[in-house]
Amino acid sequence: MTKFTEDVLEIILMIPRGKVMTYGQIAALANNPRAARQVSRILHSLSKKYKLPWHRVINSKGSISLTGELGFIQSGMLESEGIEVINKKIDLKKHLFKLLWKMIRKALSF
DNA sequence: TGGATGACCTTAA
DNA sequence: ATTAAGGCCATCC
Repeated sequence: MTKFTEDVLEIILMIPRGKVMTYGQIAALANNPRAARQVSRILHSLSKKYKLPWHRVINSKGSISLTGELGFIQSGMLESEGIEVINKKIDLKKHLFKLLWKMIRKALSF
């Protein structure tokens, strides 16, 4: 497990109910701006094991990247948290987890 | 047009 | 056979 993976896990776990983050943001916070893809990989492969709030991670376009049934499930989970999901789209203006980056850096100590 | 982004795909242990 | 890490390029603003 690398520092990067650990950080990604930590960050995802920090996302509060009713908020969402994007792959790119998470990757950037983990000091790896080009690793958005890895974030997605981590999500689909470690969600169950680490009980991650995977449904709170979406793409930067503000929509759900998942296709088919899984995507539908994610929509439902987000809506149950009070997030408006209009046709697989989410209003980032309202729900993006714009938290204090300093706070995260402090938590991750870098 | 150009820059950012990505529930992947391949390689390594 | 499994599980983890990382990257480059087609796609979408």
